[in-house]
Amino acid sequence: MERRNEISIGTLADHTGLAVSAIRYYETQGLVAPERNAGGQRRFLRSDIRRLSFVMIAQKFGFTLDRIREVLGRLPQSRTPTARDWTEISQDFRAELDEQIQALTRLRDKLDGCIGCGCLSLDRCALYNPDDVAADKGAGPRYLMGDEAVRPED
Amino acid sequence: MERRNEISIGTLADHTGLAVSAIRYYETQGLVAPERNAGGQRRFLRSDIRRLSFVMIAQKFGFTLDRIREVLGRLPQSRTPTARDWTEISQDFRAELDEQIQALTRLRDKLDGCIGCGCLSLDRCALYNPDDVAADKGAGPRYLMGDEAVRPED
DNA sequence: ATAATTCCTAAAGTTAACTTTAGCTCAAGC
DNA sequence: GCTTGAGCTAAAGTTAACTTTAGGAATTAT
Repeated sequence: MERRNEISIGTLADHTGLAVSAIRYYETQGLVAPERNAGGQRRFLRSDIRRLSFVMIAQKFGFTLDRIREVLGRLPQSRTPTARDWTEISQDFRAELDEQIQALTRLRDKLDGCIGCGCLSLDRCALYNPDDVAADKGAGPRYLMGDEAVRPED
Repeated sequence: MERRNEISIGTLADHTGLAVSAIRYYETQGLVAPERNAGGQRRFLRSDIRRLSFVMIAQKFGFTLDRIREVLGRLPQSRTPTARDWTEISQDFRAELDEQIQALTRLRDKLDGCIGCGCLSLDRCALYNPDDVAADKGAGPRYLMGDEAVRPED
């Protein structure tokens, strides 16, 4: 087996640790765009190994596939991405990560003054404010507490 | 309308900002356990307002309902939880949060040395190690990259 | 040349955390 | 005392991120 630049979905799966079905799914989500050979089978580029590795890492940080697709969109389409290209998008990525960590940290600090004191008083509750932490991963609307206070004796 | 200790699901919804359907769902998940009146309608305690507020805050931090149920299990069942009870479980909670933040921070630092440099070399990649960040929220097994290296020219 | 792999598509299933719908029953107001 | 607003249950629908299944077709190995 020589080292061609075109690899099959199975080979890509072996190299990334992803399931074949997951790679097909990623294609439907626009995260990779393989060509097809005469027989209709997918042919990926070796550089897709790195591309999917990036996807996996980004997921590990909690990014959604939609968001990852956006970030990958910043890579040049006309040529195979270079190490420098990857460095650049990784930096944007890192900036978002830093924000996320900070938001989580701010929220934790609020916890100390709010649940931490046992009051859970929603009037003056710092947690009432539905700010930060875009961790809106579930479906449907998500409030954080209403506008009525819990009295101390509750 | 006097201030009874038993409240309806609608009142609880108003006080917490949750949808009535969400509260019913939380009951199926064992997060609240209301009694029933003669007509079969749910009767909650006022202290359930705080209980569900806690659930909402915990969710904002990314905890799953399963995990939250476990944490709530540490509250005394024999009596209405006091402010002190809430403080105590909030502290355990905060400890877990601190860990989460640290895991995320460690992962971010590894990113600098790995994707950051554009290498994405899986042999020596710090991100290869499937440690930390139990952000395993999806279904099915989730690896982080296989055991084959991406050559620099890829 | 044939058997064993690998790949393909389309559709349905899975989990979490809910919402929506349908068809009824209770409770509250006038 | 009846209308209307709450509540109830059971079942089906929703989103994300995949997996599983079914039934073929293309490759690869022997």
